[in-house]
Amino acid sequence: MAGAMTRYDPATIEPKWQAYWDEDDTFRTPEGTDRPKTYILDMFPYPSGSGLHVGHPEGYTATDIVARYRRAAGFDVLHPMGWDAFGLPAEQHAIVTGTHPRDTTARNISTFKRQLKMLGFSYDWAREIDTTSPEYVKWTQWIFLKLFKRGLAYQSEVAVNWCAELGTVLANEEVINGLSERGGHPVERMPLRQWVLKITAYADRLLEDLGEVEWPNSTRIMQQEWIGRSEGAEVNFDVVGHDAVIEVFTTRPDTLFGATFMVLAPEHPLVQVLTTDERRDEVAAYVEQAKNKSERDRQANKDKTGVFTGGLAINPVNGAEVPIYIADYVLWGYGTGAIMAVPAHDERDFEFATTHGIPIIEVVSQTGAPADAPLKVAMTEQGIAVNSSKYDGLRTAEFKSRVTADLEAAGKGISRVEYKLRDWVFSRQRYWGEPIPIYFPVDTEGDPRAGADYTIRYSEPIAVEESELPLRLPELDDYKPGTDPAGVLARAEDWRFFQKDGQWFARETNTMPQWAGSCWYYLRFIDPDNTRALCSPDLAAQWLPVDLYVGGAEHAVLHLLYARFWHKVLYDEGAVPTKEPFKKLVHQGMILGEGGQKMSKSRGNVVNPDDIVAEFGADSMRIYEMFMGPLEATKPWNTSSISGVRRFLDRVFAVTLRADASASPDDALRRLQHQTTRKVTEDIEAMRFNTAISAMMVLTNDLMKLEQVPTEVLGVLAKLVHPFAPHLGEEVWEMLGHAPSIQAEPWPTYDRALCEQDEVEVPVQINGKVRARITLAKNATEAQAVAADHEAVGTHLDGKTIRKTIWVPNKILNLIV
RNA sequence: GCCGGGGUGGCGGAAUGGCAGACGCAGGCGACUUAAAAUCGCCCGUGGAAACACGUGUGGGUUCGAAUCCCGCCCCCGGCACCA
Repeated sequence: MAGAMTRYDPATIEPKWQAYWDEDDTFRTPEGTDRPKTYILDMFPYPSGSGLHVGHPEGYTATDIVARYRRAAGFDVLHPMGWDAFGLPAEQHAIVTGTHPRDTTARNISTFKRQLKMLGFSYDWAREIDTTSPEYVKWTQWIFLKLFKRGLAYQSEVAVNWCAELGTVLANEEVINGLSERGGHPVERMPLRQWVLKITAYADRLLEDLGEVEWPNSTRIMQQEWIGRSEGAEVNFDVVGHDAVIEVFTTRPDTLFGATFMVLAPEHPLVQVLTTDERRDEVAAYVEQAKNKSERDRQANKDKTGVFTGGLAINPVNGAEVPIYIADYVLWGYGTGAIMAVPAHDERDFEFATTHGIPIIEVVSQTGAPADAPLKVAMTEQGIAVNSSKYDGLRTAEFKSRVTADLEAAGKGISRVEYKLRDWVFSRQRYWGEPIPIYFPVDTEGDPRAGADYTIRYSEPIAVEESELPLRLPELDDYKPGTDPAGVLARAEDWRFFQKDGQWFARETNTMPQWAGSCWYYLRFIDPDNTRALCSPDLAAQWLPVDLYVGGAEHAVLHLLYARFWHKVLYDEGAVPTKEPFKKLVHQGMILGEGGQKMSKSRGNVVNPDDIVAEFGADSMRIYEMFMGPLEATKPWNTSSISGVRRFLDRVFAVTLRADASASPDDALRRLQHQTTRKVTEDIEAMRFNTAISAMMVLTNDLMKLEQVPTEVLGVLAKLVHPFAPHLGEEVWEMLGHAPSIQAEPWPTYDRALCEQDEVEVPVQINGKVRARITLAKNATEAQAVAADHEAVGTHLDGKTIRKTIWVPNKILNLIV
């Protein structure tokens, strides 16, 4: 071996330790011990063609620090990584270049893996998973079959978000302001046969169990609002002259006496029935116009348009006849698609009534007496009933329960709960996704592959046998989306059609959305090679739930809601032992470009981790990202600041070269060692990495000033710094004469008593202004403090009388004069 | 509009009722060097020669004492957006 290095050179030591860790299997997940466990998980990446950007390592470094710390602190740690590798970009690349998405994906994965290894993350690579591998797809399909058999996966002819540009439908969650979340292409509504997952059946549990997770409050609120539970009543209005009933959903049945009109969504089937002949043309025109309006137009224009149908409904509480309108501000997808309109107490109804000259009747007031003047705006608060016959004087809550009970007794209504959450449209018309393992009988006279006419009996779906999983994708020459809403796979006729016992069948040609693989990957990491089950129940019981899950806030509703849903289904299935998958969740903040703008190729401000590692080293990159500010905060990148953390690492190396085994720390250094250990330990636990690094800088700067640097303190510094800068940590540990790996060393402990100073400097305030400082023994009494203050404050007290003395031990002495 | 988060030196940030600005960047001065870089040391909120005064978006309040707690307002970021 060459002579000891005299200079910190990350380009040499980083590959050296990475090779050591690989060779040594340092981060292999322990099995069968009786130590406590921790499961620390990153949101796994989509391996894009452009490789890692600096946002990825932010969260990954944070979890790596916690993982390395927990191992040292005596935990068995599961810290895996894998690839969410189905998805649009690889398929779009295939459309343009003809390269099979499998090849693109494999290449991108190898780039990502090289970059992650370069950064020294302590993943157990033996558990690496790829959502596109047949072994993984098998279990994704297996879960789909469980959903299907439980009636939670069904087909529906639904008005879906069709994106012609992408040639596929999108989930509501993937449509933002009428444009696709990916790519920003226009999205239109059209009815298509789709596979839908009944997530609404789990709405209440998804809501309730938010109470048992340690998640950011904002994320829990977002999920709550997305689920959007509201309690109210369904009320039935008879229609004059027809044997029809309009059902409405309302959260304010106490305002029934103020209902002066009804509104149906334009799509409501009763529209055709109750429209009078003289109104028919106008109504038909409105319905047509509403149908052609895109989501986007609807959002841009919130005017309360609508037309009278000519029909009248009977208010069940007072027999009043009220006109029935149609208007697009009533949504067909929510509640019953019809409302009772109470303009006095609902802003939208107020606006509609005002523009259409409909009466406004006040039925709730703050005082219990009707207002003197007509209402100028809707009064949406709760209050006391007026103009409501026998219910007058009741408070809102009391009124609601009484009138709902009365309606129920009369067979005119029932209490009901509604959700904003819709069932999850689960099919995509893409190639690069998991095939849905379903097939259908086909009626045909010949061979459909040879062009015979055929009819697919979609109403009779048949599950593929579990033993036949995985159902693999066919090979295609052309990945272009067609106009055929059956999807790209419909063109693979040899794959699609098959014969069994003389009967022809057709496979489902839709594939699953990208969310499918990420809904359960955290389970596969627990038992990645199991061929009999997605994960052994024993191992699931051992490792679940995920103790720490770190990823971007952009997944606050989509991925995190879908994964919770699948987890609960698997819980019901007995496959997992916990109700919730992710106990503690943290979102790392976004890293902006140098100018404070979002990083993007078009702005040209993207920072490439390869360049940073080449110039400063992986450890500097890691520490810099943690030192920028609080993990959760959005913060701008600043390359010149990295030189500061690089200097810190240089000094850790330099000061280690001066290790002196014969030196022992004085009281002050001993105290600082214990204070730093405490600070770093507490800060890692609380994920305050920026202040932990600051504390280690203080200790290092102090050590630099010493004539003799005690080896013992350097050992503690090495242990503290190693989760943050693991390569340097290993290197200095070795320089101090120890055998690797420092990861095997126990985490340093601290003694609270040794953290305390014997003497404290206490500021003396006069009327709240600091005028002097006095040095006192720790825990000095007020009398001692007052005795000490006089000489210190000097002339500030001349000619004044002390009226009051405030003494906070070890903190402050404040004299009021 | 509603919900959530935030506003502190030239910059990133620290301090969650007790000395505002830890730590770092940038900047200044000095040492070393033939010189430069690197490194090391010192200075670095504003005004002021100093004493001192002022200072955490803004206006009030509570308190002996407020960046921190309470009320009103302004601005920035994220989410939702006719859900009856």
